[in-house]
This record gives sequence, structure tokens and C-alpha cells, in this order.
Amino acid sequence: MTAESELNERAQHLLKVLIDRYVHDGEPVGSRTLARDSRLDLSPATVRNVMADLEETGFVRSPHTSAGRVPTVKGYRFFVDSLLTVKPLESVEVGRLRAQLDLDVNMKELVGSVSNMLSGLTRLAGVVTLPRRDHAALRRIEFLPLSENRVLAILVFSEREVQNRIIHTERAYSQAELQRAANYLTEHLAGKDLTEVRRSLIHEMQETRETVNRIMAHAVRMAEQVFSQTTEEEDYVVAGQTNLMDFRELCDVDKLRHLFEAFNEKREILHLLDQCVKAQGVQIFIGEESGYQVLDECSVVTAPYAVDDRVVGVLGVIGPTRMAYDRVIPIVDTTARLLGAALNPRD
Amino acid sequence: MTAESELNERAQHLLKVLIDRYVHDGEPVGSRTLARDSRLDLSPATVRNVMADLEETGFVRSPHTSAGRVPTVKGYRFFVDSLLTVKPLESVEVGRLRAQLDLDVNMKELVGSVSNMLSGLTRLAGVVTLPRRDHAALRRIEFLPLSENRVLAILVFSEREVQNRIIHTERAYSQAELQRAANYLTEHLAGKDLTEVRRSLIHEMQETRETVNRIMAHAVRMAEQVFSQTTEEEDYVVAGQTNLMDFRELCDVDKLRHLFEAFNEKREILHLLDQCVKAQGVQIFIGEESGYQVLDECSVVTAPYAVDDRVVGVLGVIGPTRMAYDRVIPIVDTTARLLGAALNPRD
DNA sequence: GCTTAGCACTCGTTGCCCATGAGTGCTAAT
DNA sequence: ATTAGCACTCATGGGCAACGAGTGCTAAGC
Repeated sequence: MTAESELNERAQHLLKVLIDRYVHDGEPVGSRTLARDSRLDLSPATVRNVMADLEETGFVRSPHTSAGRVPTVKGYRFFVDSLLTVKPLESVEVGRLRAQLDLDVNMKELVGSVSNMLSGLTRLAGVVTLPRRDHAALRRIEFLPLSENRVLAILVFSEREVQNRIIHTERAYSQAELQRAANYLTEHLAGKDLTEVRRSLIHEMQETRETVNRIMAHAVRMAEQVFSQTTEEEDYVVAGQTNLMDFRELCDVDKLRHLFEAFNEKREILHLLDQCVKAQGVQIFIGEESGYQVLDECSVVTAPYAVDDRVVGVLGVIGPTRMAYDRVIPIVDTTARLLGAALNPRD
Repeated sequence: MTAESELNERAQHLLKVLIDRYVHDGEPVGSRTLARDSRLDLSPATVRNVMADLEETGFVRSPHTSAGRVPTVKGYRFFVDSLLTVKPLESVEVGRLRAQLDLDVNMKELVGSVSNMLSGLTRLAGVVTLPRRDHAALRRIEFLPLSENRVLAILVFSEREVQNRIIHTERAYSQAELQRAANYLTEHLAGKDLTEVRRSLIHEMQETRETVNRIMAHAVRMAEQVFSQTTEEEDYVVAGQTNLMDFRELCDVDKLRHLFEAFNEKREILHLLDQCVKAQGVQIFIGEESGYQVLDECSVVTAPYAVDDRVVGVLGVIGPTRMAYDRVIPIVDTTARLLGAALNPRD
């Protein structure tokens, strides 16, 4: 039996009105208010009957006997799946977002300000993962001697993305040697992305090391060191945590602490966000659906963002289950698209 | 009249015991407990007399008629200035800190983990400003062609500090040209810090540009572009904000929100930290002394850290006025020294 | 003259009772 | 099927008394 068949039209409408109302002011909604709000010309008593059914079927519950009703997770779930009419973002807003994105030059700043935008627009906490660069094509590699036994490796991916890594060597290398090594590696690795580079190093280039070319063996060994360095582990940026303090239901210092610690800890939230990489659009976790206890009273709305049709990261917002899904969903959605667009190589 | 002359030995001792006690459990201290804790073999009544004096002179106050006494800002101030016996950090701890510092390679990570260490050791919020690099000596400059009209400039300051900047050129340069330009600039600029470099570019090297050497004029022009780029504005890293939620006196969601917003906003706190650059040691702001309303119920303990005897940044902790100054001060102090040491070029 | 025992007093905290009112479920009438 | 009516529930908040921690003051003691 599907939720739709469980509920007749009227019940669905009342559920929608109830959620709208509850989202708006956070108080359990009573039959009188609901009757008035619904514009259905029903008496409170009738509404009560409907509510009894909704409670029976688990879409709402009452905190105690003489309070109104509040939506359950199941209620919200049905709401977002079937009842929701998202309000597309005003094009003025879209323009403003796009303008903001153009300002930032480096990755960290860009991601930070996207996170800020999300939290500012939704008045919730915004999260944005740093884009995975596993599939950015390497364009060039260069070595610079730093000291006796340290060499700076410079990886050029694109005009706006250059990474530095420091490696240790057993002996000093002359500038000329390093130059040749760099040229050799660039020649063999350019155009490949990081995973391909690693594969290359493990397979084909081992030959170099073992047989053919003595000198270039050094180059390969250095490259191994360069590319074994964890390509900066996964990470995300949060913004607007303090927005969450405005919500009555989270206004308990203990809950807040756990939540904030989870934000700092990052592990759990990263894990959750990771799951959203696969999804190809907005994804919503309501309350316990996320599977993480700290998020029991929160909902998470996420969307992956892509460069060249390849998902490289996830962004979203975290807030109380009682959030304005109809506003939040399009915001998350379009922000993801815009970020993707901003990251696309455009020159 | 100095505070010392206002208070006899016994009164001072009682104030110290009172503060120790209050810092420990956050409850107003009554005459009975104080008499017991003081080990002075005094009756509560006597203690009460002393307390009346201390209240008169403004070192303590009572929240209401029938509560014990709590220290005032003036009380704390006298305590840290005259009564305090700091407990030097265990050398085990020092070793642990030093070890931790060795692990981090890049600046951002380093500063982050120092902030973490501060907050972990003190159970307060830790703050560390990013070091100003205005006076880091440039060791070498290198150019790499990126595209038609973009060149990557690499500034090597030390083994762990390398900066990338992208500049735009009117025409394409060959690798050889860039090489020569880089060599020329390195030769003339190595050993100078950023401010000196800028001065050089404005004065002496203008000659090059105008007269002597056509080709090297390009180099100077590029250098101008490189060094005019803002050396990333001031910033700091916070850690352990959530620690502040453990304190009864801050456990009000509203206060917390203001505090956390100040942390995010950064402006005010940066401003405060800036003042500490001049001081040459641990500096303490108790309660309203800081002059910022958000910090009214907080104390800030800071110390500047230096590279080559030159102050480049500030670190510290922020917590409730009721903090264990005797523990916190040495922690902040030695952490600052260790950070300085870790940043010192050591090869 | 400093110390201290004694005592009346203050005042925040806790628990209890009760009135209030919002909201319910059920029943019977429409 | 809807609704008016009614008894019932229960969170909330005010009022009130008991309690206890702590005080200031006074008068006695060393």
C-alpha cells in the first residue's frame, strides 16, 4: 500500500497545510488553526478526525495529549516526495550568485564563499566539499632544488590550478638533472589525470626503472614520491553554523555541542556527503534517515556538483527537520549547478 | 594607593584561595569553605570580615545577599599581576608539542594544529593568526610559462614556504627568456624580505628599466606584478570553540551565538590580536578590559610569536574570565615560543 | 584590638497546589 | 459524512511555604 493510496486528497492537503504551518512557526498545529488555514471550510472536529487517521498511519504525531500535531519523519518524507511544489529561485538571485562566484580566484576561497551563500540564503548551515581533483588532467611537472636533499615539485593542471609538493631525495641533484627529469615526466604523464598517472607509474614506467634508462630511473622514483602524497584528503567547508542557534528545537546547549563537534570532527558528515556523490541530483535526508545520531533532529539537503559531466564534489545545507524544503531544495540545486559552471575550464 | 597597600598579606592570600576555588568549580565561594580551604585556621566569621573589606575595595562581589563571593575583574587583575604562581609546563608536554609541530609541512596546517593544541591543552578556544610574511627573506624566484600570456611565478622563501602567483604578460616568453629573468631577479633580490623587495623595485631597479638592460627591463616589470599582489590579508584560525559550551557562565545560547558570530566575523578579534603584536610577551585581557562587548564575560590570553626575533603573529586562547590563568599562561607562552622555533629556518 | 560564637535576616531554590487554556477524543445529532 | 457539544488531558505559570546556604552585626573572649 503506497502512501498515496493511504491518504485521500483531503488528508494530503491537510498534511501539506499542517507542514507549511509547522515549518513556519514551530508550534504544534491544532485543529482549529488547521481548519482555518486549510481554506476547506471544515469544522475543527472534522479536521480532528482526519488528524486521527494521519496519526494512525504515522504521518503526524502529537507531543502530548492536549497539543496540536507535528509532522513525523514519514510525514515530511511524503511531503517532499509527493506534495512539494518547489519555488524556483528568482533570477535576480541567480544573477547575484553567479556574480559572486566570478570574484573568487582560488579554490579555497571559492568553496568558502559558496558555503557562505548557501547558509546566507537558507539561514541554515551550509557545507561544500572541496572538489576532488583526481580527474584533472596534469599538464606539466617541474622540479626545483630547494636544498641538499629536498626538491620542490610543481604540478600544473590548468591556468588556475597549480600544486606544490616537497619531496626528499637521497642526494643533491643539479638543476640540469632535475630539468631533464621534469621534461621526461612531463612528456610521459601530461594529459593523464592523477589516477592514470599513478597507474602509469606502477605499470609501464617500472620498466624504465629496471632496465632502459639509468638516469630516468631517478625521475620515476621522484615521481613516485610526488604522486604518493595524498592528494589532500577529503575535506569540506562549513558556514553559518550559528544560524542553527535560532531554532527552538536545537536551542539546547548539549545538542548544539554535539552538532558542532560533528561539524569539526568532519568524519561522519563527510561520510554522509560521500554517499551523495553517486546521486545525480538533490538528495534529502530527513531526521534519522541519515543514520547518524547527531543528525537525528536535522535534515540534510545535498546536491553533487560536476565539472565536465564528472561529479567532483557535493554541497548542501544542514538544518532542523523543520525547514522550508520548498525554498531550500531549489537553492541547493541551482547553487550546485552554478558552482559546477564556475569550475569548468572556460578559457 | 596601590592594590598591594590596600590589602594585607592575609587578605591577599584569601583572595588567591577564593579565586583558585572559584576557578575550579564556578560557584560563589562562601566563608565556611574559604576558611577551610585557606588552611589559615580562621573562623568563617573572620573570613567574612575580610570578605567585607575585599568587597568594599572592589576585588570581589556577591551575586546576591546570601551567596558567597566571586572575583571581580579588578580581583582577577590583581591576582594575575601579583598573586599568580605559574606552573611551568611539564617537559613531557613540551616534547609532545614540539613533536606535533614537526609533522606539519605547510603553513595552514601548522597554524591549524597549533590552534588545536592550544584548545586541547587549555580546554578553551584557541586562536592563531597566520604569520605575516612581510619580513621573510626571499630566497629565490622562478618563472614558468603557463600559456600565451600567463606566467607562473614561484617564490621560494624557505624549505617549507613556497608561494605561487600568476601574472599576465603582454606577449609570450620563451622558457629561456624566463629563466634568465628569474636568474636576474634572484640575483638582485635574494636575501631581501618582501618590503625590501618592493623598495628595491621602486628605487634602484628602475634604472635597469630605463637605461642599461633592455631585456632585463621585462624581468623588472614582471617582478612588479608579482610583488604588487596583496600578500593575503590578515587572518586567523580558531579551534575548540565548542569547549566554551562547557562553561555554565557562557551556557546561554544567546551569548554563545554572539561569541561564535564574533569568531566568524573575525574583524573584532583580529583587531584585538593586532594590539598584541607590539607586546613582547604574554598579554591578558580580563572581561571588559578587551573593550569588546562580546568578550565582556571572557578573558583573552595572548602571546606574540617571532621568527628571527621579529614578531610575525599572535596566538592565544579565549575563554570565560573564570579560567585557570596559572595553567593557561605558560601554555600560551611556550606554545608561542615553540611555534616561533618551528618557523625559524633551521637548515 | 583582633577573633569568634551566636543569631537574625536575606534570598535563591525546590516542591507543591491550583487555575488556566489549548487541544483532544468520543458521542450523538444533523 | 459532518459537526456541535462535552468531558478529559496536560503543559504552563503563578503563588506559597519550607529549606538552606550564606550573610552582617553584635557581643563576648583572648
